[in-house]
Amino acid sequence: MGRGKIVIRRIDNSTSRQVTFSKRRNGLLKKAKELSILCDAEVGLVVFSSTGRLYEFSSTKQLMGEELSGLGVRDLQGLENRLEISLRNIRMRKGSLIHQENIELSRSLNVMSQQKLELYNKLQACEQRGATDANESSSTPYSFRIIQNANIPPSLELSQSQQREGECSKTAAPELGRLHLP
Amino acid sequence: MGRGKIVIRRIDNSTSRQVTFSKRRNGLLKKAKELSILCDAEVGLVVFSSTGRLYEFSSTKQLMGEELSGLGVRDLQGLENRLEISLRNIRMRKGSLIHQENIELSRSLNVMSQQKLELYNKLQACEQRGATDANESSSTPYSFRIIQNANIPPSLELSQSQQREGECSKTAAPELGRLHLP
DNA sequence: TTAACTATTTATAATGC
DNA sequence: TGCATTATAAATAGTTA
Repeated sequence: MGRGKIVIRRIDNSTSRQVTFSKRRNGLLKKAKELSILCDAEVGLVVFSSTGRLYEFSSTKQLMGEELSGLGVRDLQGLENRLEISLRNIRMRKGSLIHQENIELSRSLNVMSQQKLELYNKLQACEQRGATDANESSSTPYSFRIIQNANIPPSLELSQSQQREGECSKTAAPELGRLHLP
Repeated sequence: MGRGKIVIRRIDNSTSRQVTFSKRRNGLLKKAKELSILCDAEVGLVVFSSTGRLYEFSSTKQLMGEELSGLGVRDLQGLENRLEISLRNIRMRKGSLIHQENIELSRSLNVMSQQKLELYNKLQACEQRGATDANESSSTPYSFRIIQNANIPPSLELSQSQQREGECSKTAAPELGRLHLP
């Protein structure tokens, strides 16, 4: 398919490998799409470059719960869902801002927790000392749960959450910055 | 690519659609494979025929060394892992969970702030009462603001962040749990 | 049907800019 | 470091066995 014939084996030259990747990737994506259209088939294609960049295609057909042989339907639905999300992830390029934000929020939370702990301990100690009314002040009524510390989902490397129109993920975050303690 | 040119639209004739499906599917699979080999890329391809039959290709590579002779079966790992990530994203329904996570983290922070403030106030009050050492304990160096008084986040169920090998996302969280006050 | 067979179109390797 | 061009390989639409 080109000036010369080639054998199918890893291309050693990094540059031309990159070039070929780009060309063939596009070709593959195109053909995947054509297949899905021409033949009314569900096609999901995912390609990771060796540098980790993700490219994908997914046919997204709305099978309105019609007569598709039962067996396939569920799977198809599953595939669809998956591919759809992947698609979204693609749209958001790497290095999600939101992701970053998440990390920092997590850190803030940890810091806060620590501080709270210390305050709490101090309070305890203080109440201990001035063991005045053993009753009232110790009943700090808070009960809160943090199920799991938001640690960074590595997966995000491929997803950059899309702030859907209008929604701004930053509304809250900037303020949080102030929470960082000296 | 054939006797005649065609437009890319669903082939009406069921028979020829089937035939075309078969041909192109094979071509696509072949190309997917070639791409993965030539360019050292991870490629995952899934095709469902309209009758629900599944065909797929997945590159097998990477992770360990690179002397993969032929198609190392085990190295499906890399791709699998990545796809799994996508899968996870899918499981968290539409809309970026991460974004959601962010929002909830923010709320948590606010709640924490609130609680910290109150703890701090109590501490102050306590120290006031047992005005023993007016010096040391009152200098709680934290400065924080309460942006918004939100209520406790339902459950902060974060995206099932996949702990990458070893890394345990729970390390910090358990500590937080201990902060739960009676 | 299912499988070959071309005549063409399409993809792309090598090259050029 | 990329885009555009071109000669050629490869895929395949329509056809025939």
